[in-house]
Amino acid sequence: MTSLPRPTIVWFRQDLRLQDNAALAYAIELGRPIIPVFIWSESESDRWRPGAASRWALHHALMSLQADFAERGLKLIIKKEASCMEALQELIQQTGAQRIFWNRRYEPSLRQLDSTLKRELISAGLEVKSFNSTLLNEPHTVASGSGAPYKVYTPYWKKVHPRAVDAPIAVEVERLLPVSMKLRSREIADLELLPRIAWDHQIATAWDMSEAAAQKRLDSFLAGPILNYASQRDRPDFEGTSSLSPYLKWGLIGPRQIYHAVQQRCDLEQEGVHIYLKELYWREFAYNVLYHFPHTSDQALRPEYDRFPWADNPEHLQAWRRGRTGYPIVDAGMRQLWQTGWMHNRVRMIVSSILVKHLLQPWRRGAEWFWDTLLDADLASNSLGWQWSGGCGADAAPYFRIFNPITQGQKFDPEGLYVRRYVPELRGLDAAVIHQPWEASPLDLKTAGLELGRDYPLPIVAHADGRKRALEALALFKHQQALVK
DNA sequence: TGAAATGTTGGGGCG
DNA sequence: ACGCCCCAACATTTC
Repeated sequence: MTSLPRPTIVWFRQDLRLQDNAALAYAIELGRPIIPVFIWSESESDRWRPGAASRWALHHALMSLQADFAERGLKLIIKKEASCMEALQELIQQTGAQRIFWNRRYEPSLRQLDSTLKRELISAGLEVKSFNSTLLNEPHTVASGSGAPYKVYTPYWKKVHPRAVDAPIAVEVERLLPVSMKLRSREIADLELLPRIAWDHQIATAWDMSEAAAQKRLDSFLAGPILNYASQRDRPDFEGTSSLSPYLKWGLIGPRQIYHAVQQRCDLEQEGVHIYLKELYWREFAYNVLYHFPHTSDQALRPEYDRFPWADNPEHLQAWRRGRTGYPIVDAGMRQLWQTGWMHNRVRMIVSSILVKHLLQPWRRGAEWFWDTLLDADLASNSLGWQWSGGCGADAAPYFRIFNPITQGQKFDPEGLYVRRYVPELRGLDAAVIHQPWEASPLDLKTAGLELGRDYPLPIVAHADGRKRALEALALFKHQQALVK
C-alpha cells in the first residue's frame, strides 16, 4: 500500500470564507488533502457564548460554507463535542493528519483557549500554524511611543493608518484536494443554532449569510452609498451605511478585502471614503482595547465606574428592550433590532444614551441585550460602544454628554420615515410631531387614530427630568470619587 | 460621534 | 434721525 499523503486540518472558527483566508491558503500551498472542520463546543464558552441572533447567522454561514466546499468536492466537517481538543484529537486519530492551521481569534477567553490548544497539539506531535485573517493590524503589533497600548482613538489611528495593509490573499480554490476517506460529521442542524420558535422570519428575508452575499453588499456599497457616506451615514431612514458588520462577525468577509476594494475602486480624496475607512479602524481600535484590557467586556476600563450606583429597574429595562419607551426614535431602533437583527449606528448611540443616562441602568444590561439580538454582535465593538455610552471606557463620551432623543430624531430622521417603518402605531402622525407625539394636538391624535398611553406609551421619563437626574447622579459620583482619592 | 444655558451681534420695527 | 427693544442667528461656556 502506498503511503497516502497526510492531510491538513483547517479549523474554521470566525473566518467562514474561502477567499482571503490565510490558513486555508497556506494549507493549499502544501498540496495535501485538506479537511475543513468547524467545532461547536458550547461548554467551553464563557458567559459571552454567541447570542441568539449571531447563532442564527452562524447556522446560515455554515450552510453556505459547506455548500461552497461541496462545490469543490470537499466536505466541511461539523463537530459537536464538549471540548475542541477532544474533537480535534478524534479527527487526527481517524485521519492521521499531521498539520493543523487556523486563523487567530482575539477575544480574551478564546485566545487563552487557543494558546492552550496549540501547546497541547504541538506536544502531541502536530505542526500547528496560526494566521491573521481578521484584522488589518493585530493588537500586539501596535503600541504608543512609550510602549503602552492606546486608549484614545485618534492617536491610535494616526499610528496605524499610514501602515501598508496586506493585500487580500487570493485562495486558489481549484487546487483544493479532498481526503479520500469518509469522515464522521454532524449535521449543521444538530448544532441547534436556530431558534426553537420561529422569530427569524424577517431576519431571514433581510439577510443572506453567505460569502457571495457579503461581496455583493460590498460592491453595492462602493458603487453608491460610500460617495455620500459623510452625510448619509447618520441617516437611519436611508441605507447609507455599509451594513457589512453581520458579515464581518463570522468572517464571511475580511477587513483586508474591504480595505483594498475601497483603495482600488474609490476616490480616496473623497470625504465619505475617508470617513468610511476611519470606521473600519474603529473596529480595529475596539479589538486593540479588548486585547490589551481583557476585563473590559465585563468591567469598566475606568475602574471607579464599577462602583457607580446604577439603578436596577427591570420594568424600565424591559420597556427599553421591547421598544416601548415612548421616544419614537428609540423605540424604532429597538424594534429594528428585534425584527431585523441589526440597528443603525446613529440609533445605537441614541438608545444606549437613553438606557444609561436617562434610566441610569448599567451599561452591561444594554451590552447583554445587544449581544443576544445583534447579528453582528462582536465582543470588542460591543464592549467599546457600551463603555463609550457609559462614559467609563476608552475615549468615552464625557458623563455630561446626554443625547436628546427628540432633537436627534428630528435631525437624523427629519421626515419620520424610520419611525413610521418600525413604529406603525405612529404612522398617521405628521413629521412635525412624530418625534414627540405627546405634543400632538387632540385633533392630530384623532386623525392618526392614536390614543397615547393606550396605543403608544407616554415617555418613560420626561427628557428634561431624565437629563437632570443623570447629571446630578454623575456629578455627585464624580464628587465622591474625588473625595475618596 | 451633544445639549442647554448664556453671551454677542445686527437688522428691523417703532415711537 | 435716533435710541430702544425684540429676537433671530450665531458663538461661547457649561453641564
